[in-house]
Amino acid sequence: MRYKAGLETRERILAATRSLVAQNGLDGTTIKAICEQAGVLPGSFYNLFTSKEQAILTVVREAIDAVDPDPDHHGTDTLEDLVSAYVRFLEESPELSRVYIRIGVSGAGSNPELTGRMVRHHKERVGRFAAAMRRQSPELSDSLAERRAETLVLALNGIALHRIIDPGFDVAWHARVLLDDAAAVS
Amino acid sequence: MRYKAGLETRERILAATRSLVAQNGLDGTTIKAICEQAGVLPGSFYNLFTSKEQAILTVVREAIDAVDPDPDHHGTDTLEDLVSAYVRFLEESPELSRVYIRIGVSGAGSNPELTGRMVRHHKERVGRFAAAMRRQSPELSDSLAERRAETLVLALNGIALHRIIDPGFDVAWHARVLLDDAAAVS
DNA sequence: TGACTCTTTGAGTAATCACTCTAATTTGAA
DNA sequence: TTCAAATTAGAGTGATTACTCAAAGAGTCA
Repeated sequence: MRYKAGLETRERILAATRSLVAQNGLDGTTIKAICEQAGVLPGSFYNLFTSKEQAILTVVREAIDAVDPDPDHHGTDTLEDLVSAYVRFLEESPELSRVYIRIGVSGAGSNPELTGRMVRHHKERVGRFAAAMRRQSPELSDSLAERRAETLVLALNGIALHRIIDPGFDVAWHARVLLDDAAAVS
Repeated sequence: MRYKAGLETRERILAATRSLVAQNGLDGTTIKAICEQAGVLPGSFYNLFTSKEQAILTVVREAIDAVDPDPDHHGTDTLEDLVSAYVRFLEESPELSRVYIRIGVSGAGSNPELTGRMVRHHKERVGRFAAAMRRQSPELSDSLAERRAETLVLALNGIALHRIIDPGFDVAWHARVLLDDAAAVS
């Protein structure tokens, strides 16, 4: 993938994947559908991506990065920023968050590389939450901040999971409750 | 399903489903595999169950009920009982918990009846947690107990989810942290 | 025994899916 | 202009899946 044509095709494929996932979920996002919508044949798809999963995870990753309040990791994000980025992702891309969890849950056990990536992603997130906490409350010990951060992130994940099952679930409100509780304990 | 033979067959099928799910996960639990292990043909399976999903959900439900600290709902269970039942389920039946979440996440949107059942199950659980909280701290208002209970259950779900992705995750320890935090806020 | 329902048989259906392979074509740097 | 590498074409593969159905067999009660 060094020629211009390839890059354009890649973008078309990603755009098709994005819209298909958003509209039809994971099951509606078949190679056939992606190729049709992108105006491409399977051979081209597999020239640019090694698997369907790769294309989908690329799309998910891009969407997560798109809401990052501090993409360059300057350490300027507050706890509230991080939580509301999380909430924004859930609200703006409900299908993507479902797909992310679905792939993770299905792949766990059978796909160690994917699992490793997800665990790393989790740890990174916890680290950023903990750093934001310490910036906000410098008297907090490292280990305590880490523990509270992990609890918070786990609870947010629980909210995300429930939101998938109950689309009417008020994510923002529950996230707010968590934030307030976290502040109250300090 | 009124004859003795049918009941026995049903048990054999459930036993086969149970062991297959525990050993091979959802993907390894095909109709073919269930029937082979149960010594039954597909026609018999579909005489007793309307779908593969039904058999699997039956098995999951039984496993959840098996750890219920107060099956008859006498209101004698404490918050700690409820949390440790949850933890026990996760630790004794890790594959079942994965399957439960997987089915819920996959089915959401496309299977309203299943979704409804899961939402109801969640609400029931929150209700029992809230009742246990009020029994323990009678000064708590109904609405506050409900709110705290829901936050706790959501966080537990987050722990369950993470445990699926990271098998080394210390469920019991994190559940303990949640319980202690809940007690501290009171 | 007769009659009715429940259970089992087991081959068969129909559809789907991610992915591959070879050859033809296009690209773009030298 | 040349030419190797990148890209595209697109039919084909192979394997799997949950589920069906009509008929034969067994259980239960009068």
